[in-house]
Amino acid sequence: MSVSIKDIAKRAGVAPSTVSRALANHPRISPETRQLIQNLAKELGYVPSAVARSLVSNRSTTIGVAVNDFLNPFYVDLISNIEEAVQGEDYHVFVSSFHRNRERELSLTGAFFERRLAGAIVVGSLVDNGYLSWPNRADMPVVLISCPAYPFSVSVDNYRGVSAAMTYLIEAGHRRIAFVTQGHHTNTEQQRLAGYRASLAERNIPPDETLIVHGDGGITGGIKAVPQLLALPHRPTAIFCYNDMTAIGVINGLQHQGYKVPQDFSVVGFDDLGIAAAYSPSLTTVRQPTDQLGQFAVNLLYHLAAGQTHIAPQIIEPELIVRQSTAAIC
Amino acid sequence: MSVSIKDIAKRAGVAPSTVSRALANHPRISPETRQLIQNLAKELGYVPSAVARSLVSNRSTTIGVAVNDFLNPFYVDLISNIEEAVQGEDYHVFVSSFHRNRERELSLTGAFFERRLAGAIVVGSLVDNGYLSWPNRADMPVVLISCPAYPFSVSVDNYRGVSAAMTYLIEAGHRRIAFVTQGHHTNTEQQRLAGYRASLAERNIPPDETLIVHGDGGITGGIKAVPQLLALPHRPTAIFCYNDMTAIGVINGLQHQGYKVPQDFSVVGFDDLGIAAAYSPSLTTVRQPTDQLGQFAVNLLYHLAAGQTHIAPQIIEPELIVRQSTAAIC
DNA sequence: TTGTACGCGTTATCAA
DNA sequence: TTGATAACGCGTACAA
Repeated sequence: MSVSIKDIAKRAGVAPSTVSRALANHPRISPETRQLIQNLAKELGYVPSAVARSLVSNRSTTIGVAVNDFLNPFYVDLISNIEEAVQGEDYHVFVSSFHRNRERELSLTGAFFERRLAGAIVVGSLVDNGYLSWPNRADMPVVLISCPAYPFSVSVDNYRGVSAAMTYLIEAGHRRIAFVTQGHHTNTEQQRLAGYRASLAERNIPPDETLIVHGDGGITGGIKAVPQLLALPHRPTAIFCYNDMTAIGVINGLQHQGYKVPQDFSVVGFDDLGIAAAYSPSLTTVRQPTDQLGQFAVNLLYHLAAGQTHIAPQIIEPELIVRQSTAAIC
Repeated sequence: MSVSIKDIAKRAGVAPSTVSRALANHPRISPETRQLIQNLAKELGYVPSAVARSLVSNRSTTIGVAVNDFLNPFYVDLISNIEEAVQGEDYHVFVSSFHRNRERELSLTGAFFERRLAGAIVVGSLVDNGYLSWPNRADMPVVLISCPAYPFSVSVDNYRGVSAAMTYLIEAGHRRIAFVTQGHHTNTEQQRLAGYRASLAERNIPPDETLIVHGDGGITGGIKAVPQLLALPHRPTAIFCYNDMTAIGVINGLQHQGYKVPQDFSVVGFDDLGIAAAYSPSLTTVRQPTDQLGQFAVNLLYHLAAGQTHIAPQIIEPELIVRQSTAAIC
């Protein structure tokens, strides 16, 4: 049992409430007793109990972040940006992963609520609108990132992001464009695939389902996609990847086989992670502004915690960044 | 204010304590009232308050993990393994990062203690033995990973890991072996550098400080190290990298310049992340068993929480995994 | 089998 | 300026 306000009170010969005020720098307290008590607190190594404080005030200074998966650097980037957005507001951010599992996501956000956290931010939710039918969802605000159907959410316009990249590739002369997926049937993946298919249709390019191969959202999936693409009777000239890590895997696989990017194949990523600019060749990619996503999500949470209800989903426009992993067809 | 045990009691016309017992599946309760109350609880969407429970029982079911940095996949791997080790013990793991900042590490573990968590696991601590002089450290066990000087810690023997890799390279005929660092002067980096230098000395290979170049612990740092190494008057034939991500960057930089690995340069990593086996070429690396590290750290925490004090730092032996990124000198 | 009473550490209100 | 008291939600010892 650690040092409490009562222990200090006894040592100082005052009432517990006096100690509380002295430590809170309350105005109505004499300078001497304040000094005495603050010294005593330091001496005894007193650390206030956020548990007790939470119970009486019915408020928490902890924001819970539930993340689909720690292995996706995009999510990890987002976490850092959420932490930065919260910095200085004397809130703390606690993160946990639900490992791409809907049950575990519910168990995790349930754990957040049991602990009466100030709110939850879920990145890559599988529950999605399911949160709307939570028994007492009014009690803890839940904000989603990358789930545009949910009313309290912040997302990137995946459809338009993919369209921008596809338009660019098609105008550069590419007609056979492969798509390496993430392999999980998320909301986000569906939107990106929809953008891919629509872009081809708009330009009257006949779709070819063999050009859609499955990755795993990581470098490994990209590497493994390469032999599949090379084995096709009609090879693609450009490869659109679900995200940057997949693109890095694809480029590595191609380079290892002796092919050159972008001379032999154009490769496009999604996210614009820090590595995208540094990689050789640097990646053409669709930028998702994780700083804005994080900042907006935190703001949304604050607004909800303050009782606002008329809030519309926020959609952020992604931006195509053209670098050296793509080239025009000669 | 969410639904409490009292709300249920009023609705059911019983005392709060009866509700408490009914929900805890206490033996001394009539089946009818139990059913009545459990139904009512579900209907009202009752979720017990871990805050109140924590306060009265003076126990917590939350383990805090403070991690140096989310960008290092090795740490992230570790987090997953800690989570797995805790699974089923009805504890929850909350993670937060201190961004390579000693002050923020102290603030974070302080926040853990304020919230009276069951214990803390710090990965890549910068405070290290500083925890021994915490005012009331007896109240919350703190376990460190990768800080072998601290009594309650689990680490890999970095020195021997590097030695194994160096011995292998030297026996394969390499004499000019570069070292790409992480760039932060951590305990771990010092040990690995010491192993590097000692291995050269043992074989009477004259050290050359120009072969030690700085990375950043990530892919980017590896890529940037390549031009520095290629610019040397006496180029290395092998490149030892602080970790796998650095090695991936180095290989990418070399491949992009038209060099082949391992024909032109041998490259060794450290960690044995999942990517190491999948990358092209697959990485020769020093394996750190994150599953064991996580499991042991959690066990250590349990032992400390149970009051044990006679505990020695645990050192795990790393293992050299030879794959295709290294070759003998002809 | 159920109800009453109390305590956990803190803050807020009211009285002194 | 300080002290006493109640309250937050839950668990438990004891009484009924």
